[in-house]
Amino acid sequence: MSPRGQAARAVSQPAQQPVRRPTVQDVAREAGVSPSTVSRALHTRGYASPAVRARVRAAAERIGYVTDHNARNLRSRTSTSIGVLISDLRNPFYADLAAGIEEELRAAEYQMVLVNDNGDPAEEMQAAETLLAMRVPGVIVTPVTAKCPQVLQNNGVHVVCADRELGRSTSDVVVSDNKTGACELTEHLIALGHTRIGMLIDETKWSTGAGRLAGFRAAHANNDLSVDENLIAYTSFDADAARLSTRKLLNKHEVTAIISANNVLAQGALAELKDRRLKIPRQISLAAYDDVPWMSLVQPALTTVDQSTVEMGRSCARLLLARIRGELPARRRLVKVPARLIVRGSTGPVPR
Amino acid sequence: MSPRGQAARAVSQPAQQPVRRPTVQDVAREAGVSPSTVSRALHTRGYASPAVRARVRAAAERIGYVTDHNARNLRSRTSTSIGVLISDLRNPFYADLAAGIEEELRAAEYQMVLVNDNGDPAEEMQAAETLLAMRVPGVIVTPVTAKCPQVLQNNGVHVVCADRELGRSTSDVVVSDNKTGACELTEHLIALGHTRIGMLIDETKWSTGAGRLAGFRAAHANNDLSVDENLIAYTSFDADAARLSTRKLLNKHEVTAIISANNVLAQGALAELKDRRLKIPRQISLAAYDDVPWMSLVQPALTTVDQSTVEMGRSCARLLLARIRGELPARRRLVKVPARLIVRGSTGPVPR
DNA sequence: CGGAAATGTGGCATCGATGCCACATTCCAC
DNA sequence: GTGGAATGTGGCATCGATGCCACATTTCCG
Repeated sequence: MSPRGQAARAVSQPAQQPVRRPTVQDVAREAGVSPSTVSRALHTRGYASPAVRARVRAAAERIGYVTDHNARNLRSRTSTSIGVLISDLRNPFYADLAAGIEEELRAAEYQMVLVNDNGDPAEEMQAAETLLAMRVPGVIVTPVTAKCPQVLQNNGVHVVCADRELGRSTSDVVVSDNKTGACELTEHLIALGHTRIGMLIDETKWSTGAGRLAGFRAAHANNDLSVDENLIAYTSFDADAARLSTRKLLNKHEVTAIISANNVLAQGALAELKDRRLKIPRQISLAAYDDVPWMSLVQPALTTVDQSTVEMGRSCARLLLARIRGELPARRRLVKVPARLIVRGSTGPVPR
Repeated sequence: MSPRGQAARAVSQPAQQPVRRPTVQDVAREAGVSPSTVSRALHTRGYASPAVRARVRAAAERIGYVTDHNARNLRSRTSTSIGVLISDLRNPFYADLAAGIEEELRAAEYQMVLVNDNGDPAEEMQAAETLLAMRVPGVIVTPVTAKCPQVLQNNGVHVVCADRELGRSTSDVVVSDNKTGACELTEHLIALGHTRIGMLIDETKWSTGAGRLAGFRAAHANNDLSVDENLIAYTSFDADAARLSTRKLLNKHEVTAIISANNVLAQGALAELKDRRLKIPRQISLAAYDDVPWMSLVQPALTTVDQSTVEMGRSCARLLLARIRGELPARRRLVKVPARLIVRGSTGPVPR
């Protein structure tokens, strides 16, 4: 980029001072060709001799030309902005997801428009409308309601759902292999002799929670154990609620191990265990689905399932871009990102 | 938003199937007025009778009209997309910053285009160029080099620097009150009797590190202590490096307390202390600037300075929007976000 | 060496919304 | 009842890049 307007201007140009930027016209004049040729030489593929191309490039560089995406998008009915609609950037899960998406988009010269919907259906729909207005060719969303992906698709926007599926969706989706991951995690505990394992889970309507719960059950089945339904604690997506649920599991149900279905619930569970000064893992084992950094910093470090969140984000972006480029067959694609069990110090043999 | 095209379409419309969206023309026809009137009725303020306005609104709603931002931006030479340029979304500091920014922007009906530059000058410049191409009216950046804000400003884009200042910048800036915060933190340790306090710091060229170091020195001066320069460990922005620096401080310099200048360095320091099985705070105290969630989950919880990162983000956004709206006087504004000392269990009296 | 095919470039209309101005009404005061 | 100000609406050009087609030039082959 060549610096235009050498002298640094005042902080605030008097409101909307022009700062006229060069256009293709200017470049054309500078290079002695027509605007059409400039356009082709700089962007569109083909149709320009190397000599002209070089000359145009040089001219553009010289006068500091930068393409106007608005004009380009309007005329060519395309855009390189991708909408990313997530619940909460402050949760490391979503942050990692967004980071992976952004990385991949940037590499492909796309931009990420990030919107937090705070898990609220109304805000989600509002965001969808904004993205529609921006004419983005695609959106990656961790959906709150099925309506959002639906509306986007009905308006010709490609959609990839991340982390979860809602009902009978027709969009592509990238999820963690929840069932397998949760099953491995549960079997790890069973192998240590645990038979009374509490499961903290916040929702089971979304595929995410349902998958993890299914894995929990499958592990029991695989080992000829029946699941005591009382040990499945349905709680809300909130550390404090998880703490209360943990308390109940400990008081009433004599669990020897606890699994939390995500990183937020794990905080609550851990807080309760620490509060009671229970020795982990000597007196009780704790494990979590969704490895986030703090889990390896606490003492003992938590046994977790790493769902490769960043890779999941990359995967969403790759899938969406392929869809936009029309490289994919029509039928919807479901990508399962493998989950990996990481055994750390928080799980141990069942106390006798 | 009224759902257009009721039936769910196939996942992938055959490449670029039209999906023609209604335009002002369509709304105009539907409402029996002219396109100009539609435009005024829906967006521009003034000049439309309540009756017409209502009629147009209804018509737009009925046919599912959504303004095309590209066309609007092109014509009116404005945009509601704001560029946000940060180093690393996976670091909770930046994630919180971005969350605060997004929240405030969304409330003002602006969108956030988020780009990670990985702390790399080249990527930062590339991102700046992209944002220029998008014709964003403003950018919030945690700058890597001074060139980036400079180039943006020269092209008429308003800039707010977040978290740090580089050299003689002419842009608005929002920073933590580093000096005061670090001073309070240091004085807290001094009050506990510590005189050999190690300071882990990764850079001092940016205002951030310089401010924190200044606070560290000020605290000593306020208490008539001289600073042993050997206790200032200049390390790189990396947990492992911080760990090595911590090791050196412990081996060679008999520190009784360690302050780390940010959340990343704190991880390294903590790892080293745990590895040596040092009792915190009985044998050594540890404290950090920049409170992030894991710091209250570890045992003992870390004494920190909370720099209100989310609020810092909000503040950046508010400042930028005010600038864009021309509500601010010309001279550059510097906002210092107060820092708050949070005493937890990791700091205690100096061992005798 | 002529004509067809290939290649490269320019002209012009266009994407969709809006700024600006002109003009048709309505309203009021004298 | 008439002039002139308000008020509300429509017409038209325009933002900047690009798609498409026409045409000029070169290349190639029989």
